[in-house]
Amino acid sequence: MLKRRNTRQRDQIREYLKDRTDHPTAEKLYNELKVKNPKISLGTVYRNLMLLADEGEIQALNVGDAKTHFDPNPEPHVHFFCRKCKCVLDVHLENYDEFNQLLSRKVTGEITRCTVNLEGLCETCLKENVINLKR
Amino acid sequence: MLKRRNTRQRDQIREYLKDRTDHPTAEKLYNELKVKNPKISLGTVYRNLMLLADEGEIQALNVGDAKTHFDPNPEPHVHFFCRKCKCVLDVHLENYDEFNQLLSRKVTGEITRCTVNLEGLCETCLKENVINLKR
DNA sequence: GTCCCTGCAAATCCTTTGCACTCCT
DNA sequence: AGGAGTGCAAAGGATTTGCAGGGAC
Repeated sequence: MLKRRNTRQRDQIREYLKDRTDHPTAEKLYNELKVKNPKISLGTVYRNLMLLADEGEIQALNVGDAKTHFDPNPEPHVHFFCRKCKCVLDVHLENYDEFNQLLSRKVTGEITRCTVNLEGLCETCLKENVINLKR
Repeated sequence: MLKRRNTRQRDQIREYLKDRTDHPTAEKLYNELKVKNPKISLGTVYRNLMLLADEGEIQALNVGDAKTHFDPNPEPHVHFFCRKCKCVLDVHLENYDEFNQLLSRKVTGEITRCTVNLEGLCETCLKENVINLKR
């Protein structure tokens, strides 16, 4: 069994991701971390984000663009991806568990994870589109 | 406006994907197509699959491995991805539309697409695991 | 004949990895 | 001291793209 150590880099990554709702990619986080710690490397950011995700402290998301996004909230919930501005939003569904159980009954096998992703235009981009149409 | 032409390659891709339930990747399809048509190129396969998906004739899936899988059935439905054997299975949920409408009410914005992915062990792999445990 | 589509190979993008060195414990 | 973790750069895998020639209409 592997014995984990605390490192400054890992703590910084935790700290920078904590309380965020913008679901940054590894690269975005890396660029931000570089400001405080110019020596930090992209490989380290990837390694730690994956490690934290594997241990269930955070979650890794595939929303539909090619990149992996990271969410400090490890609880399963729905995500919305905007086709235009590429933002990723949380959607909290009170009956998520119910839905999962409904699904489970349809599958012979073992479900470890259920991912629901919505795609479209976020409120902001939708408004902009309407404004552009009016012009 | 672009005027599409019918090509032998596009027709072969349609033909090879039709009626399949194994959700092949571009590369898998390419290897199969090469048998009949050794000159076909991977780029062409990618271009045509993406084109067919953009036009809504088929659908492109992100199931959780890094690759894009293709489904000849363009109708939205649930997919199950097996962690062990990497197979992708269809799950047909009769109340899928209901679920979608439930979700829509939670989102301010416009939903173009709703994707539900399950991940775990398929029936076959689950059985194998049990057998291995018994030994 | 036009110009969309192909084959080919190189390029690109995101992510992972090997290695020597660092620094927690 | 031991070995997990880091920085760096190179490798890797999937997908896209530029371009010259080919074929559908």
